[in-house]
Parts: sequence; C-alpha cells; structure tokens
Amino acid sequence: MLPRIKELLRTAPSEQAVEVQGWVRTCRDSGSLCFIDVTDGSCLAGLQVIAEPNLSNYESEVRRLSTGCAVKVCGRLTASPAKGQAVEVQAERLTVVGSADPEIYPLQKKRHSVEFLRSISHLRPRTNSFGAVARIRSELNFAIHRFLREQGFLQVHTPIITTSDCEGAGEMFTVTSLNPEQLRTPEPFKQDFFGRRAGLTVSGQLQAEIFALSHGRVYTFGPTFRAENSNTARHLAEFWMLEPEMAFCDLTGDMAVAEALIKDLVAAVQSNCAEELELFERFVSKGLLQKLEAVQAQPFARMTYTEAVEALRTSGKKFEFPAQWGNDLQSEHERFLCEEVAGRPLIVTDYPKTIKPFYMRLNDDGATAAAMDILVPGIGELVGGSQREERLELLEERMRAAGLDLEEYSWYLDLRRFGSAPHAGFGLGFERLVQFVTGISNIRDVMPFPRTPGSAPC
RNA sequence: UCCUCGGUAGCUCAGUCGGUAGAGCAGGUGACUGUUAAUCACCCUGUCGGCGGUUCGAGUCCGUCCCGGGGAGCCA
Repeated sequence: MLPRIKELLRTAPSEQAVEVQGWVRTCRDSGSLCFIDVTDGSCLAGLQVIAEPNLSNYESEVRRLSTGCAVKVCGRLTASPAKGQAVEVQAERLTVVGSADPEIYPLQKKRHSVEFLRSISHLRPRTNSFGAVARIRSELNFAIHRFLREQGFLQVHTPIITTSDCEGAGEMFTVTSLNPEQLRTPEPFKQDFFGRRAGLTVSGQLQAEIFALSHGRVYTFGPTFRAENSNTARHLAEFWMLEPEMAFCDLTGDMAVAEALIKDLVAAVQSNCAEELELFERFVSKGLLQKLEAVQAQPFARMTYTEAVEALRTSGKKFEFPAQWGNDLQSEHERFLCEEVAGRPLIVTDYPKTIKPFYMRLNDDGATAAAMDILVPGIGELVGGSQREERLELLEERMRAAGLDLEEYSWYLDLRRFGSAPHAGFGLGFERLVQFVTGISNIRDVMPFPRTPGSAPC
C-alpha cells in the first residue's frame, strides 16, 4: 500500500517519486503556480502540493480545484523553500478523481459552527476538528483493549439483544419481529421471535458477571442503548460503554483499576495524538493540556458520599437544591466538588443504598452501598461502579425490595449459590471519555453518528 | 419531559418606533513567480423556520407547530 501523508511528512525529502491520494482542503492560485493542501485523513497536517502550468490539465482542471475535490497526485517529494512545512510535493501528474462543485459543496475554507456541521454528519469527518476527534476516538478504543489485555483481562462479547433488564440503567428499546397490529394483542411477546419481551442492551454488566465468575478478569465493550428522552450535551440514545468486571475484587480494587485505566488512556492520547490535542487546546478548550497533565500528576481525590454532603453543606455556597443526605447529588453539586473542591478527578464512594440499584453490595453500616462514581471536570460522571452483592440472602432481599421477580433472575442468583466470590466492576462512558480528552462540550460531536430523541439522520 | 434563549443570503450575524432587507466570510470573473484561513479589484446571492391571526401595511406584534443552543431531570 502507498505510504500515507502522515508518513510522507516525516520522510526526508530527496526528490523521490511519491504518489498521494486524498482530498483538497484548500487551493491557492498564485499567478504562475498553485498551492494545493491535500489531506488523506491520516493526520491533522495536510501535504502541500505544488502545481505548475506545465501540467497538461493546469488550465482546465488544476486551477479550478476547490475544497473537497478528490485527487491523485504523482510527483517528487522535495524540501519546501517556504515556511509552514518541511516537505512538499512537486506535482508531475494530477488527476481529479472526484470533483466537488464549490457552489454547492457545504464545507468552506473557513470555520463552521458545530451545530451546522452536526446537520451534515456525512461530511463533517472531512473537517480538521472532526477528523481529529475520529483519530482520538480510535486511539482510545485501541488503548482500552491494549491496557486491559496487559492486565490479564478477557474480552467477552455480551449480547446486544437481551431479555434481562439491568434495573436502574434506564429505559430499554424493544426489539420485536411483530408488526404493529400484532403488538396490540393482549400478550404479544409470547408470539414474538424470542417468545418473550426482548430489547437492546442497556448494560452488559449482568452477563459480564457470569464470565467474571469463571475467568476472573473480564470486560465487555460495545454499543449500549437507552430509550430515555434525554436532551443534554452528555447523553445519547446509542453510546459505547466499557464494563470491566473482576472476581476476588472489592471496591478499593475496583477504584484502583479504574484510575489506572483512565491515566493510561489519557497518556496514550498525550503521546500518540499530540497534534490533535494542540488543535483542541487552541480552538476548543483553553487549558486542556494542563487539565490532562493534572490527571497524571497526582492520585484522584476521594471522598465518601457522606463526606461530600458535609462538604457541600459547609461550603457556604448557595445551591439551587441544598445537599441533603439520602438524596442523589445534583449536577451543580458534582461540578462544585470536582472542579472547585478537588480540582481534579474525584471518586465519590458509599452512596445511600436507597438511591442505588439492587446488585450493589450492602456496606456493614446497613445504610450505604459499596458504590463509586468517578467525576471529572467539565463532564461530571465518567465512571459508575460498585462492588456487587455476592451474598445470596442479602441479594434476594434487595431484589424483593426492588419489586423484582426472582424467577426471572434465577441465573443471576445461581452465581451466588454456586462458588460465589466477591467481585466488582464499573461502567465507563466511552463518549464522555472522548469529551474529556478533547474538551468538546457536546457529546453529539464526539460520536460519528449520534442518535438522540428525534434525530438519527444516517 | 420542564425552564430559557434563538431560527434573516451557502456560512456567521445585524436589522431602531410595524413602512417589501444588509455586512463579513464563502462563491464567480480578472490581476499577481512561493502561498499558508494568501492578497487586491469587480460581480452574484433571500419562501426573513412552517401555518394561522391582527393591521392599509408584518422580518418586526399575537397564537400555534417544527428545529437548534444553554440549563435541569434521568444516567455512562
């Protein structure tokens, strides 16, 4: 395969023959020559192509090139005499592979608003910033698998179509092969494909627990679906979630893995996507690089829920909803604790059992659960996790209290009947991680094809 | 879903007291031997989100619906 622009930019120029295929970002006609900035998506910087009138199609095609055209360039890699780039390509042949009518091509050689780009999700990956997001996203994806593999984790492919509702995780999309008329019958799902109601997964946790209790350290990482009518900058109806699950692990071990993971992932982007981070530092989020440095510099801050409530009540700061033990923390509370009290990622632990789902392990105080949330500046909750209740009687009690049918979850209870072991895990919102690392404020701009209430264009 | 602010040229926006709309950028044509969001000159650009109402007259006022931003709830 031909070397990509990312490699060519690092190659010492010696008039060697090269071939480049990509898209025109800008084209400047300066009298007797054209400067064409070509990108192939491999990196942020484009490759400058010099086209002179000796090209056979100079007047007919080259001078008319515009943003978005697909081109193939054959030429020689030379040292650039001007500032701005070390190397450039002296074109010997330039073929227009696909034109892009500048009268109607939506992308211009100027900055566009993210709202406008969101309306053309099929073209926005061609822009500098969305191209950079895509590369960082891919880097983070790879780093997740690499890190967990290094730590001895096994990846489990948990089902996308599921019949078990991970209570507390949100509304499920129903999956059915029935037509709308059949759905109006009294008990429609008995006639449905699976003979019972099925839906798109809201979490792979319960199935991950199965493999944690056979393989020790496992993770599931895939698309997750929530049919919530959430209209915020940090929720999607379809998103990616990483869920590690570890046997013989308590909440302390759970937090240690989550913290080490986040630090490693941030480091991977810092060393492999430095250009992209600089772009976001300059144009998206001033202070981003410093914020990421702060992640590495010291251990994450930690406090219990009870301490958090106390800190909020004695802070002297006025909140729209005053903190009160027993109520969940409000967004304003989380922001204050994380951004102003801690000034770095913060882990809040041991929430009241009444505001947490049935599977979280009851603490010895009988009032709190072994839960932990990792809050990060600018985003809020990045990770939610817990030690799971491994004691059969206590789990059954919690399930009955939550009004769940124990028969439905008999397989889950079997895990406690046979060879039960302490285990813990967490869920990390992948898009929120991409938001945190890039400083991009709206989650719709870190997802290639965001799905939100009323919007799923392509 | 609730609160709030918006929707005017391809994009970003201005538009006063109700009197049939304007700027920058982009685009077009030309000039220019090294440009970096090139520069300079000239030119083009409108269902003022949709529907209904008030009025002699609505981009402007009223109602309603749609779409978007910010905040909240739910959570990753």
